[in-house]
Amino acid sequence: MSLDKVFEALASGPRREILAYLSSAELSTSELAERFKMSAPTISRHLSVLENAGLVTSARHGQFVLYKLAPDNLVNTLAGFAFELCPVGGPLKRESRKLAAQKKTKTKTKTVRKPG
Amino acid sequence: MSLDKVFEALASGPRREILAYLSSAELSTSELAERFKMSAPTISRHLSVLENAGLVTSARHGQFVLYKLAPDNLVNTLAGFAFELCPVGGPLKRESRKLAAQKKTKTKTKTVRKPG
DNA sequence: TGTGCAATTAGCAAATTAGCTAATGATTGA
DNA sequence: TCAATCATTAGCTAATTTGCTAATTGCACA
Repeated sequence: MSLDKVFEALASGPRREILAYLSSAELSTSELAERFKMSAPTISRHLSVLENAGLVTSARHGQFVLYKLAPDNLVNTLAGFAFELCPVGGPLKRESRKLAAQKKTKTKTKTVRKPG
Repeated sequence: MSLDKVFEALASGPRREILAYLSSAELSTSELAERFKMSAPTISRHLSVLENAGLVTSARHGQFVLYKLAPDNLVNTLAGFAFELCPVGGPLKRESRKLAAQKKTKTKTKTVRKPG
């Protein structure tokens, strides 16, 4: 459920593709392996990364382990992240504009310059 | 602007931290390097990854290069991705429920079994 | 025009990741 | 219980990433 794990999980193309498959149906490891041209162990590893990040859940049904999307975690995490960076209403927070204004002050005596 | 580049860029903790800094002010490479305990070249590389993904933009001001967030690209990409996986109203699309129902059919003659 | 600082590029070592095959659980059904 | 099948773990190699320092490029200004 950590941001780190979620973004690490989403950084892989095959893993995002797995999520896409799981968005329309619950599937087992081997069913996913068929759809990809990858070995079952490889898929299994990807699934464990996704599960560890809280993006999918699994349930054993007899011989099979069915994986399905955990859509709430996905959406909440991404939305939370985006909101932290850009709270509604635009790119910059109020405070930031103040900071941006401050940057315009120049020092003359120091040799070290600052941008602005 | 590709999904691949965006998620690769977001996969790094330091890069997400850079985005957080840029969400409240435009900053130069060296200003960012101060805030992190990292060398300027390292920050510069992170910034180029972020810029290449379309998440930040840069503008040279004299000696300095100021970086700032490209919030639209960030939000649109994440929202688009999330929406593709979970269109409004719940985890599964209509079609998916049909598929899930289909899975319940069993074959008797084949030795290969299917989950469900 | 030459010196100094900001930024980037080049080149390197350590760590991580992604794929594979082989081996080891887990579960069903004869 | 044995054989078959699904899933996962172990162990390996190739490729990528991340940090660094050193070298190079771009600008400002004395």
